[in-house]
Amino acid sequence: MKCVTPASPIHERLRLELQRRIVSGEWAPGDRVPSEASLREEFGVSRGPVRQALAALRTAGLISGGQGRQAVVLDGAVPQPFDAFLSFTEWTRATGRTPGQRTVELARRPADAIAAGRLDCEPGDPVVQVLRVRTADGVVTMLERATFIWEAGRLLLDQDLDSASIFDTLRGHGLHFVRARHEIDAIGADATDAAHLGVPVGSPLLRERRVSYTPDGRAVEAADDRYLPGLTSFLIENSSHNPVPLTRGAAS
Amino acid sequence: MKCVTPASPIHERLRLELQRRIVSGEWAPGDRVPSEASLREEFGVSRGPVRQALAALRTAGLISGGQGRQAVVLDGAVPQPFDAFLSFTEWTRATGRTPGQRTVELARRPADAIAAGRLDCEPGDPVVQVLRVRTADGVVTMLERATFIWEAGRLLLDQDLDSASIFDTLRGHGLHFVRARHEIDAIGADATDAAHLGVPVGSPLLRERRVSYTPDGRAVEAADDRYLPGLTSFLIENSSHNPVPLTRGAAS
DNA sequence: CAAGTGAAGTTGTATAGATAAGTGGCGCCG
DNA sequence: CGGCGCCACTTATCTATACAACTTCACTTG
Repeated sequence: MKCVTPASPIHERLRLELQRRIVSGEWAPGDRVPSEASLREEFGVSRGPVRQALAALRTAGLISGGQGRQAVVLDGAVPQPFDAFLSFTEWTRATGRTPGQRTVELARRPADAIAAGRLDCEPGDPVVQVLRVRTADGVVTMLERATFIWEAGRLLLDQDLDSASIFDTLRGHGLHFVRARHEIDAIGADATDAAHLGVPVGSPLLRERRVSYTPDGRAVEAADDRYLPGLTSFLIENSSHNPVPLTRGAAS
Repeated sequence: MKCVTPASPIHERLRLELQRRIVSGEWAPGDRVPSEASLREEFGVSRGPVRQALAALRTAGLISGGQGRQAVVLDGAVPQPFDAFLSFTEWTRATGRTPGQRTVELARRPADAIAAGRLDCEPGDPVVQVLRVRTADGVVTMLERATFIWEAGRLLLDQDLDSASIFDTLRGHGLHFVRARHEIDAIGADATDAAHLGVPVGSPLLRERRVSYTPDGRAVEAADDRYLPGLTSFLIENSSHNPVPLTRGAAS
């Protein structure tokens, strides 16, 4: 009899098991994580996968560690899966709330220079733009401006975007995302933001601009999401040992 | 004859060499990275270090890759060292600008409940608070509110903060930071922000709240930095393959 | 000419063993 | 009783090998 997820490699299953023990409280913050040798023996695997699993937990900020120093459980935030960063729907569900949406606009139009640059296509190429108000538990949270290349966007034109998740739709057509680049800054609300988010023009919004890529490196979606302040924030763990691809730069 | 940095392990030196080839343009975006076997032969090392170096470049967003698919150079942003995220001075210099500062306030006072919670100490414990306006090439960029536990803050009381970097000072006393937690959101300027940044009350600011930790896990600095919009943004690379400790959550 | 096949190349994963380097604790000695 | 040094334990790094899974491309075949 086969397991339900026979494809997942050993180190991944190991990481999930250890993560479960941490978030379930079985291993409390401050406890010492068993040594690599113990884990090797307990799970009957080689040292490689054990180290991979521990390294993943360390970059996630769940445990500490260092040469000669046994790892200790930290009181970090629970890590979110990659999908939770691409899809408002996934994120809202992952945090135990109910996502909602109201589509303001869904249009096919030629790409302007900015969108073309971000999506790595030619200005004038057809793209699909979506403007949606997103809610969590009925509370207006964010205004989403998303631009898709034609190959992906055309799949959305005949969809009821008020009831389906865009990412579920694209996934159903075999379009997966494996990489994304996020740029976060603050901006004053413009007339459109103000009208749909119910705030005065110029009031502060948290902006996340994102470009999502498929496995073969093509940019498929460029988003400009604007969050109402006080409801949402971004959390990043950082360490000299396991650097994360985080950059503070000049605004573009 | 010994190399200047004989301590750095092979995979690290390998990563730096490959990174140099990428940022120098020797390998242009779109080029295919040599296969692991080629690199193994060229540098005369085993496959392990090669894979570690490539993995580091992948999490930094410099190259792509996947099972069976040869890696390709991406047009990513140059990664910043860990220190550039703790010190405005380091960051400004790393981006080729000249840092400046004007200290508004430097005071010892008892910790309030919020600071105590973030620094993991008792309310009423003495802490040192610094309020500084930071400039880059003479342009007002950010208002920095930093709170230090007494052990670190007392080292700053007799310093001329307008000329020295706080982190250089602390480093000189053996206080190193190896881990930090950043929370990023947007907020309207309060009266203090408005006065020192030269904007109206309520205008949008990008806020970064940060707690920095020493190797033994003690919180030493809690900062609340507020950036003028349009000058600064945060960039994060994200992939399903190499997840980063990034969380989108409810604002605290 | 299009579609399917298969081989070669490449990356992902796992195992085993060896050495280096750092931590922590224990006991010895002053 | 305090300080110092030694030693067991743990983690970091590197090597070598093997197999699995995937991509790509040339080639065959209908």
